[in-house]
Parts: sequence; C-alpha cells; structure tokens
Amino acid sequence: MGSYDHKKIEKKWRKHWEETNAYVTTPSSSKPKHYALDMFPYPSALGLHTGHVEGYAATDIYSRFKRMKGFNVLHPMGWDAFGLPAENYAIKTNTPPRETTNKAIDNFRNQIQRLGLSYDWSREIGTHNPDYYKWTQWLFLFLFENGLAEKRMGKVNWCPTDQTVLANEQTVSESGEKGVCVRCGTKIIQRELSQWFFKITDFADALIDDLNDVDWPESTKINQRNWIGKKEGVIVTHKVKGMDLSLDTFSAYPAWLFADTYIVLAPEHPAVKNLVEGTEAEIDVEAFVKRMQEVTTIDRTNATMEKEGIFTGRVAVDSLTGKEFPIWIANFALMDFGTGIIRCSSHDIRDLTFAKKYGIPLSEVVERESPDMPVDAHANKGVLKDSGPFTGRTINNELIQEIIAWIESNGYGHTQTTYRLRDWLISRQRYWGAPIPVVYDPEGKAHGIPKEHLPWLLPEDVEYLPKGTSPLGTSKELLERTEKIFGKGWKPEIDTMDTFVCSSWYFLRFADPHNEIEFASKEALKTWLPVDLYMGGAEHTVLHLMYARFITKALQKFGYIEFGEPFSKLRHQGMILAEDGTKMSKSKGNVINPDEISELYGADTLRIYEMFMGPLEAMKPWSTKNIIGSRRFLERVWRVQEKVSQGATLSASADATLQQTIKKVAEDIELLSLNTAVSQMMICVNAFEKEEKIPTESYESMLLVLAPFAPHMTEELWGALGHTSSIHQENWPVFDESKLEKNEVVMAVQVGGKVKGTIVIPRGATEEEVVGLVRKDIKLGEVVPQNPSRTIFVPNRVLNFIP
RNA sequence: GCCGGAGUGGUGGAAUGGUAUACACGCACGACUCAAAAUCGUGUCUCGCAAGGGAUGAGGGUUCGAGUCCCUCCUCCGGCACCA
Repeated sequence: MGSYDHKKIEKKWRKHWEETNAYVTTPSSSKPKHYALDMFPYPSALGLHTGHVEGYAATDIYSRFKRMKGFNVLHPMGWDAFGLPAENYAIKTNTPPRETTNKAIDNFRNQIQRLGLSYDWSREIGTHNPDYYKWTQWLFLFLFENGLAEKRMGKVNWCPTDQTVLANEQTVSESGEKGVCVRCGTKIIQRELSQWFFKITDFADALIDDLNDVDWPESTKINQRNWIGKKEGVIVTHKVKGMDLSLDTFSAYPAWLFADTYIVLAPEHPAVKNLVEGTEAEIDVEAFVKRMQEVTTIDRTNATMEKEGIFTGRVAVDSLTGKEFPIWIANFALMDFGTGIIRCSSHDIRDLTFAKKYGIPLSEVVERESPDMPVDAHANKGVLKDSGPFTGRTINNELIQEIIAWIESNGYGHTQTTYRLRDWLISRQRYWGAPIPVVYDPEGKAHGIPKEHLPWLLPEDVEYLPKGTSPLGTSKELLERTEKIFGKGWKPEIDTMDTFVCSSWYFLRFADPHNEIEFASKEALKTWLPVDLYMGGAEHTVLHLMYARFITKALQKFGYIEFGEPFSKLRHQGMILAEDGTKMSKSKGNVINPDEISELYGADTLRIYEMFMGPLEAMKPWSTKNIIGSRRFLERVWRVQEKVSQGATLSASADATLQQTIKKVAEDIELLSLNTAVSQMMICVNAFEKEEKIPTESYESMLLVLAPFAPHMTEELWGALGHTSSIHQENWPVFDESKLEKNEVVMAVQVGGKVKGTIVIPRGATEEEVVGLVRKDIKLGEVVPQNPSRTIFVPNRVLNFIP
C-alpha cells in the first residue's frame, strides 16, 4: 500500500468511469426510478464556484446512494446558456456569443467532471443549441395556439443612452442605486412597446393550491404564495357627478367602507382623460400625469417616495351612502393592482397622510385607541360607528360576509378576487436568446411559424451594439428568410424570449434529450417525471420555480403530460460565504476556486469538506484551515486498510459503531443531513483505528457507506481488496440489528431533575434493577434521597428521584 | 412595515422534551525525531485547590426534567414591500 495519492487515483477512475459509460442511464422495467436534478447553471466565464460544488455534491451523494438502494437514477446536467453576460461581452469585443458561451461550457464541464459527479453526460443539453430551442419555440407556439400567449402593449425599462431595453435586474447599479442603467448609470425611463405575454395568471389559483401537494421548504412556498398575492375583496361602483361615467374601486377590507371620503385614480388610468377633458383642471392634470409617467415603476414602488396628487375637480357619488367623494389622481395608485382606483379613508396610514397633505376631509368608523392616530383597517377589529345599517356591530368574519351580501343585493357592487401576479412578459429586445417563432403579414397580423420551419434559427449577421431596436432587426438574412418562405412584405418578429422560458421546461427534455419529433416522448416522460429531488439556490425561489410550474400546468391542461407539479421535493443549498463572512466576490478578491482546492486536497476531500461544513441549507463561511480535517479523515480511512485481515473479529463496541454508522448514514442521506453523516463516518473510522485487526467485511461495509461521498478513493480501495467490479454498482450494506446496541449503557441519575452522576447498567435494565444499583453505588448512594416522593424512569436514559 | 429563518465553546457546528458542547478546526502539553514536518497520545465551556456551582441572545412560563414547547423582548440574516 502506498500513500494516498489523490491526483493519481482521481484521474484514473474518472477516465475509467467515462470509458465504461458508468453513469449512462437507460429505463429499467425492474427497478423503481429516481430523478435527481440540479438547477442547471448559467455557464459563466468565471467558472464554477464553491456554491455550485455544494449543491452538486449533495445530489450526487443522494444519487449514488439511491443507486445502491436499488433505484434506477436519472441524474443529468446541462447549460442555461442564453443570457446577458455573453451578449454584453459581444458588444464590447464583437465576439459572437455562441463562441464565448461554448468556451465557457467546455470550461464548466471540465470543472464539473473533476468533482467525480455521476452525471449521465449522454443527456447533456444546452438551451442555446438549435435542437433544444426548436422545442422552446414549439412551446411558445403551443401556448400561442391555445390562447396562453398573446401580444399586447407592455411597459419596458428603457435606457436613453444605450438605446436599449433593460431587464428589471439591469436597472440597479453596482452600488445598489435603483432605477438606473447598469451599464452607463443613466436614469432609465419607461416606454410602452408591443410585447408578448404568457398568461400565467390563468393558473394563479392552481399555482397556490398545488403547493399543498409538494415537499418544498415552507419558506419557499410562502414566497410563492406572496408573489401570487391572492386577495379577495369587493368592487364598488361610483357614478361620477354630471357625467355618464362610473368608476369601480377595489377594497379588501369591506367592513371599513363607510369611513371612505375620497377616491384616487392611478395617473395612467384611461378614465383620467375623460374626467378632465374640457375642464379647468385639464392642463394641470395632464402635466401631472406626464410627469408621473416619466417616473419608472421601480421608483413608484419605493415605499419612501413622496406621495403626490392632484384634484380633478370632479366628484363621485358613493352608492353606499350617497355621499360625494372628491376624485383625485395620485402617484401611489397603481394601475397594476385591483382596478387602478382606490376608495380612501383615515384608517389607512398612506391615505391618511395624503389627505392631511392636501386637506381632504376624513371620517372614522372605529373609535380611536390612541388620541393621535386612527385605528388601522388592516387589523380588521373594532366596533363600527357611523356605518349605516351596520353601526354598533363588531367587526368579524360574519359581519364582513353580511356587508358583502348587502352590497351585492343592493347592486352597489360585487365580490372579486385580485392577484399581485402579473402575466409573464417574455419579449426581450436582445440578441442572445431563442427567437420568438412569429412572423407578421403585410397587415401586421402575427402568425406562428409553421412547425416544419423549426428551429427558427437565430441569425448570425447581426449588429450586437444596441441601436434602439432589437439586434435581430439588423439581420438581412432573417428578413430574406422570412420573405422567401412567407412572401413579400412579411416581417419576422425580432425580439427573443426571456431566458426563463428556456429554463422553464429543461427538466422535461432530460427525459428524452435527443428526440427529434417531440420535446420528449410520452413513454420517456412517464418513465422519469416528475423530478423526485430538485436542488438549487434559494435565489430562484420565486421566478424560475413559478415559471416551471406554470409551463407544467399548461402542458398538463392540454394533455401533453400527466402531472401538474414538476418538482416533488425541493431543497436549497445555502450560500457559501468567504472566510471573512462576507459574500465572495471577484472585486473583493476573496473568491475560493474549487479547482485549486481539488488540485491540492483532491475532489473527494472537497466534497466531504463542503458536506461537513454545516447543514446543507445554511449559509456558511468557507474555511481553508478546516479542510485539513476532511483530508485527514480520508487518510485515516486509507491507512486503516493495513489492519484489514481475513477472519479477524471486531470488538463488540466497534462493531456496534459500524452497525450504527450503516444505519445512521442511510437515514441522514435521505434527510440530506450530510454534515452529520460525515461526522458519523469519522466516529466509525476512529473506532476502527483503535482495533488491532479489522475483518475484511467490516472494512468493506465502511467503504460502501463512504462510497457516495468519496467515490474515487473508495473505488481504489475496493479494487485493492481484490474486487474487479465497481464499488458504485454494489448494494448498500445491511446493518445487523442484533449488534446495533452495546450491552452496557451509561445512564444519568438525577435528583429533582438535576444530574448528580451517571451509572453503568446492562442495556434494558428495569427501574428496580437500576434503583438497586444506584443504592449500592458508593457516591450516588449517598446523594439520592432514601424516600423519594416518586421516581421517573426512562429506560437506558434517565432515572430521576423526586425528593 | 409585513413574512420567513437563526442566535450554543476561541472557530465551523451536534443534540426523538431525557447526561448540552458529538464530530472537526485551532490551541497546550507529551511521545517519536539531532531537529522539524507528518503521525500518535492526553487535555481544552466557565468559576473553584476541592467539594460543588453556573452557562445554549435577555427575561418570564409549562414540566420531575427545556437548547428543544409557550409568552414578552433584543440582535443578526434572507425575502417582499405605496397592494387599496
């Protein structure tokens, strides 16, 4: 036996696994399936970081364990390859994004392969490849044909300097300033452009309800529910005095409706023009609206923004009371929520502040609790006054239902549910994405491109530099292609799709990645889906997961798949921080490169260290100092092989530790409690070190348990024991129940709940036996009371004397 | 502001309501060595010579027994936030 040479060993087995296609998966009729998936990475030029390693190592351990437990495991990897960094780089250097992206992918793949991850590389996909985005385009057409995709006006963030559209995340500067172009710092404006939307709002209720059926972190479910923001309330109709116009408001707190004294419209509300046309207020209101529209939604949704408004000169009649409400326009009313018109009262801090600023009269329907502040309606508590037929009633659910019924029966309004969730705007005025498969006839009507023309290729003769329209508009080839196929005067759509579209269905493609006639065959989908374990960072909890769920539900609705939730079980790996406890960042120079670590200590050590650092989902600081512990652990496992001897026997105590290790590591892997699994294996090897000789079978059991964590080293040691087949094809060892527990246990002896000492007893001793032993014990015999009022006995754990 | 999560040794962290501090890092001392490294051994929450006390962010409560359950508060982290 030589020393543990990780470089030689890891290289050798990586090559062997690759040559023998060790992890290529084919469907099996005899084994149950398991689909373990990592969120596929964006192949950044910066390469793999420690956070990737953490998640990938965890799912790899899980996958290897499941294989040993008799499952047929699908464990694929691919690339979320479209996106902005490659395009920005292209703008700077005029290098085609495909070139830089493929280079980054090669680098990423190399880095990932060095970690000994058991991916089935025959299923590798990249969203930027035509044989993949063909099906992204198919998906678009599927939604279009079924009324779930439509083109309409939408707001975009626009940088006047760069002449380009920006995604929301590109409107925050590096220093954290909001509402500016990330590239040039220019204040961004909003423009109305005709945009494609996916109607995710059609599925709002299912997206909330079906969260009950999946095993996801509770906080992630809550984030999803909050994002959808379902709210039930009541729409009240108001006639505008002196006009043939009525205004509908949305209220989520119907019990407080009698307190309202004024109405506010969003500046962009279409009724604004009607209200002021030809009146004295017209000029001022128009100026106000114009000024407000220059402010971006990002600024508008900043809670600290000064509330501003203007009176229209009009009043509306409250159908509930007949009172007249002045009609205002104000920047805090959002066209996006409810009806874009609000009834306002003193019971809302924002409405109250606004009314005070402009001297609008107020009234209250619940007695104040403190003299200087009206009660907040959000509490939904109190006794009503001045509330018509409901005066004197206490606010509770029954009363709210009664008020709603009263409003409906009198024809004043009706109930309505609103959602915060908006339709998904998928148009991007950018180059490096999947082209939207649409052409426009000479009248400008949109037509889906017939499927025989898919993939609708991304043109290459484009100007990357932004010029105010989408880069695809500069392609001669695209225009010629369109006219050649569809006729003179036809024009191609020149926007591309949000990259979230590409990543919203990739988990389906892995089931059947080379299928040329379907996005995946029905059999393949039935075999593998849904995903049994999905692992990824918590930063994608809202958007990616929501979109993937939406696409799944849409496909289910039209019979393409048979399940409604794509990811049965979801877990997040926590962020790995730099040694100083701050985020790793290139600019701070505190980034740990996994390559250097695995070069120095080995991939097996890196995997074990990252699992041992702490709970998978926790945020943890990196510590280069601590890695040595994981390395030493593997070296001990290596060295212990010297003690292996055919026909030896293990001491009962060491054997119990081994049996416990087999049991506990299996349980911990199932729970993804990998830090405690590693610590149990350390306990096991520590126990082995104290033995003179170790039976071959015992050592083999320990290697099998360690195999998912340290695949290279265990493979080498397995071979050294004379095995000719891979350790990774072996079954998980079975523990011996009869040897699991030691015969003697140390039990705590308490008086009044305080520990006074411990006593060694035979396992399973009865209360009488233990009391007898305690009385005979020289030290404890004196401490415990002679006549306790009672004793509490927990077998093998605690004996508590209550004086 | 709202919704989550978390506060345990010098450090990362462990603990079905049942011996708090497992496992590891670091540190100290010892063995081996001419020496060092590596390795091995011993010790390492705190006060105390000891016997004994006291400690899981703070304070209360439930319980024979609380890091764990309940209440009040503090701090940190994450997400959402003019949502009617």
